[in-house]
Amino acid sequence: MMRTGAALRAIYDTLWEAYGPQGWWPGDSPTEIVIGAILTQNTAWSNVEKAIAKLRDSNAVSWTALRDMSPEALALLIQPAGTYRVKARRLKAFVDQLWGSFDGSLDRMLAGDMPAVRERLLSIHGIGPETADAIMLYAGSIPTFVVDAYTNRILRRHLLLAEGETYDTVRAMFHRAMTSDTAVYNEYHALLVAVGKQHCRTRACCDGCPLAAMPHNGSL
DNA sequence: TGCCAGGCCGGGT
DNA sequence: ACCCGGCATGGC
Repeated sequence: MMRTGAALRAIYDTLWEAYGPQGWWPGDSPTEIVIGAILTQNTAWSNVEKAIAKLRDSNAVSWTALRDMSPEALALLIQPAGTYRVKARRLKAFVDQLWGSFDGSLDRMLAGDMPAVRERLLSIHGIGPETADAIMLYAGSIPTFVVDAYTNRILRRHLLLAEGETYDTVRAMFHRAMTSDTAVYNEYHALLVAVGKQHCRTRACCDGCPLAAMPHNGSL
């Protein structure tokens, strides 16, 4: 019986062999990564791309531009991402905190001990555990594991997770299993999304799945 | 045609 | 402490 940590490391190795480096997060500046992290909440990435393109066209991918824009104007630009009024408020809440407490500097906001930075982000309205971890890892290169819907689905399917585990419990499993390494956490999350997108949406999810040879429950 | 996506919040038990 | 509805667009 393989221990959970060994199984998580085996999954990583298998996905790495199958897919190679993913080079996440898609987004070419920390600012854009933060924006994308909020816009992608419960939303297909293709829709987020459209919204970010509109922000780019309006020169709105900047902390000063976002600060100076009305929530209504911002909502209009990000409309393709869906739940746009909610997300406009959330982006505004982030920017308010950034300017109010950190002089508009993301580097300052993300400076300090990882748990302290995480609490800081979680205190912002609209930033939950996944968004906080994505911002820290992909915009701040802080080693924290990002758990998402695919992670839970895949781990449950491969019998490493019972139903109803909390976000922090799953995250802690990865922190125990893998050495604390930004590059590894980065790639692992991206690889889980890659395999999830390809194989967790159809009925015949085992067909060609790199993880098909590992212990799993086909009815999940 | 509906169902769902790289969540999170608020109100009700 | 859980459970559930709301948010909303574009793609299959």
